[in-house]
Amino acid sequence: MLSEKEKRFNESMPLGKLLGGILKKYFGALSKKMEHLGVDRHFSTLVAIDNAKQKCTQQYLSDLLDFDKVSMVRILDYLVAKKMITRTVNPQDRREHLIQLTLKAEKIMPAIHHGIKEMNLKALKGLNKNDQELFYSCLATIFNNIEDLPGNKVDIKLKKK
Amino acid sequence: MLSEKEKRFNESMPLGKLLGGILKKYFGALSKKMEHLGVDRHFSTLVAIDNAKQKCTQQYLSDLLDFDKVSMVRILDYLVAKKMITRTVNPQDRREHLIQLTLKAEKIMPAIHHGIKEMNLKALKGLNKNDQELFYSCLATIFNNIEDLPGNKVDIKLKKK
DNA sequence: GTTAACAGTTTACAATGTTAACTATTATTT
DNA sequence: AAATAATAGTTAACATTGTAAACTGTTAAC
Repeated sequence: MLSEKEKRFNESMPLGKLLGGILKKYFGALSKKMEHLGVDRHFSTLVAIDNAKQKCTQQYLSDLLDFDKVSMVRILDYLVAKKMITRTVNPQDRREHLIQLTLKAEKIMPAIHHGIKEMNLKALKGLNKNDQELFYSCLATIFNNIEDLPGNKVDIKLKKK
Repeated sequence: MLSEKEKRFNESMPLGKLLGGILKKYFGALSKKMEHLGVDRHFSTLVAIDNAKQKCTQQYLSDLLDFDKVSMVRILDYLVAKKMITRTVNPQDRREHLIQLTLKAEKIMPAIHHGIKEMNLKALKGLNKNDQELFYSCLATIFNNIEDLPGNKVDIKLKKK
């Protein structure tokens, strides 16, 4: 027989706790794994730029990656300094900056994707194909359910080195 | 026909991106919703203390919540200042501090749980009971798969006000 | 043509992880 | 029993990054 407290806990906590725990470990381990590529924890920004379906402005990236624009500027400054991206003014709209990967970055993209894929394999171990598909579709549903909540931007902060 | 780039992306990114996006919105919206309770973003620390099955030391909490011990000290300092918890030296082992909720905190726990439950309902809308159960069991599997990776502590940082 | 909106930048500040040094207490070794 | 090691927690200095506000330059709207 569960106490009132336990019932409360079981009804309310697991989602946030599990998601949080997974994400912390997931990004922490990935950052560590990709240390040698020299892009700090910003590999996912490179992936987003690499995969941009439309013109890749800073606005687009900060929306996609859920960073505020000030942080986005800093992250892109960092990636420019690392010679991983270029920032060029869009001639069609001179307010915008277009972000592109450099050749140097292009060269490490396969390693980044490989690292992510490997981590996903490890994370999903023991789940059969059906489970995995349902899991992803649940995630997508939840993502949409939550998307337009009046939430705030959040930063996932990782150990530096 | 997918390009090489698109194939790479589809194989590697969705897990991290979906998890990250969900978590940011989820905690952001919850923090906002609980602003009026006056515990900043640290409601989940209160839940952990409330639900502790064993003696609740700072070590126990920082392991459970994945905060490093320095941050844990700061968070508990904050909660003590807010008169939400008490810190007492454990007479059995005078190195340890036992953390307990105050009456003031006990009073707001139902509201906190209600807020979390409401958010979960919103997040899981459209998923039937079976899907939800499978989803939770997938999360638990992933959590275990990832748990002992050599990852780093991560902070979920939220907008202040 | 004037005003408003937008993209991006800069600055100052606040929150929090990291590292290292520290205190007090308990456990272990010899 | 005394010396040493390990543990729990604290403090201080520093780095990263979100927030807010003020700013520039450019484009859109009226």
